[in-house]
Formats: sequence, C-alpha cells, structure tokens
Amino acid sequence: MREEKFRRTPQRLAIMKFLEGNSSHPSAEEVYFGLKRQFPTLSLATVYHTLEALERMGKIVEINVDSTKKRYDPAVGAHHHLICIRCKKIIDLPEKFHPVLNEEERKGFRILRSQVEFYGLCPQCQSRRSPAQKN
Amino acid sequence: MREEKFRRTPQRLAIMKFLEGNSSHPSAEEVYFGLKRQFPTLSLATVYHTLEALERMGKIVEINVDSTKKRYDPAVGAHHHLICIRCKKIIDLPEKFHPVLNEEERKGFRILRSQVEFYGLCPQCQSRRSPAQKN
DNA sequence: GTTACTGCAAAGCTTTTGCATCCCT
DNA sequence: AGGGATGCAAAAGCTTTGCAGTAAC
Repeated sequence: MREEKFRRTPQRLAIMKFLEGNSSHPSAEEVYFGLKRQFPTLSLATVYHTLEALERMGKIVEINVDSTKKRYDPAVGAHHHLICIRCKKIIDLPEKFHPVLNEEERKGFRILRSQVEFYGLCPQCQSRRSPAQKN
Repeated sequence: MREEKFRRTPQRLAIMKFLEGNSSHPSAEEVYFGLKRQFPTLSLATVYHTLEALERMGKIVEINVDSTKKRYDPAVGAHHHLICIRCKKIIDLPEKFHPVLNEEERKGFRILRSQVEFYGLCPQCQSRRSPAQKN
C-alpha cells in the first residue's frame, strides 16, 4: 500500500506533455518517434518504463484494439471508442451509454468499468482499394 | 471477390472441432497444446495458418483483450464480454445492449458491429493476494 | 496432376530485462 | 548521499514467413 515514488525527469515530462490531450491513442513507438527529434538521447526502454509507470498511477490507460501493439489513452474517464478495423484509427466518443449488468449477469465479478466499442470503416478506408496501412 | 479454397485436412478438422462451442476464448498456443496429445505432429505454424483462414472465412473472430496474445472466439454473433483484468478470463454475455450512434456521432464511419465490454475482477481474483496468473 | 497445406526452422516485431551510469530529490 | 531513472544491448514472447515435402481435391 506504499505510495509510488515518481521522479519528474526531463524525459518523463516530455512524454507526459506529448500525451496530454493527445487523442491519437499512440503506441510506445509513436511516443518515441514523436519526441526523438527534440530529444535525441531518449530511449525506447525509457518510454516503455514511463508508460508503465503512468499506467500504474492511473494517468493513462492501455487500449487493446490493435493486436500487434499496445496503445495508450490519456483520457482515463469513461468514454467509448469508434474503431476502424482497417487502419486501426481510434476515435473517442463521449460517454453516452451506461450499460449495467444485474446480479445474475455479473457472475460474481466485481465490475470496475464498462466500455462500448464500435467497429467499422473510417471514411478514408471506405474509399480505398489498397491494403490496410500499418498505421 | 473470388471464393477461398479451403481443404479439410485432419489438422484443420481437429482445430475446428476444438473451437466449436468452446467458450474459453483460447489463444493459438492453447489450441496447439489442447490438441498436441492426440495429434503429436501438429505444428504451431499450422495452428496459426488455420486460425487466420477461419477468421478470413468469418468462422471465428479475434478478440483484443489480452495485450500479450491474440485470442479467438468461435461465437461470431453479436454478444458482449465480461473480462477479468487480472487473470484475463473472458466470459460471454448474451446480446442485451444495442448501442447505436447517430449520424453526427458516426463521423463518416460505416459501422459494422458494436460490442460492450465489462472489466472487473472475477470471484477467484477478488480473493487472491498473489500475482495474476499468466493464464 | 495441381496446388493448397504441413511442419520445421529462421526471421520479425513488440516488449521486457540486466546492468552500469547518471541525476533527481 | 541514496535510490530511482536512463539507455544500451540482449533476451523473451508471440506471430509470420520461406521452403521442401506431402496430401487433398
């Protein structure tokens, strides 16, 4: 139950600033390349360590949508997602639905949060024959 | 738009039988070890190839919940999930909610399906101090 | 007889880890 | 001064791919 120590190093401040208000749901690699220019010594290992720490502190949440890589969302409040199954673009939707399970449906689980996900094709991917981007 | 050729080999029939009605949402490795005993020559590569083919044919769907590995669901119809954030157990819930987005909320997407996910702790993980299982 | 499938090994990616050095507090 | 953080390289997982042999159709 001990509080976590968290040093505000230049790298971490840069990562936090990069994520703040960022709605692109970036992966670790995207955070890394997004900061690499202004921060040439930054290492991917540090990005991974920092993302993990921020997640433990509840500042960001991991999103499981792209099975090839983890993505992170700085919006930790309840909201929903609109996901393109092709390019893996993720768009935030305001919390509009509040699904609830009754006692029986809960199967003994302690529910912590719920989320609605809409899967489909974004405008760009609807009018595109070419193979999906790697994103 | 050409039809996919699909040969019904013994390996594939075994994998399909293993998945049929299976609600454990297995990973490729779980399918592999689940059949390895009765099918000693089966290879993991074949399991991966077959799962990919079954997915292309719409017989199974990939579930993105466990960020460390892909998992598959033979229930392709609309339904929801109850997910333990600790042991990554996934329980199917009947389709009870039918969230819909209006024109404006759709942001130009063509919606194909939606899904509600409930995250929480399963009965076993509520009463357990030890670190989460690898599942 | 074709051609898709199998299985092995190797390669590819993302993520994690060991460790010496560094530097925030 | 002390302990957490950094960054490099190596390792670990999961998944994909190349290829020769095999078998379904």
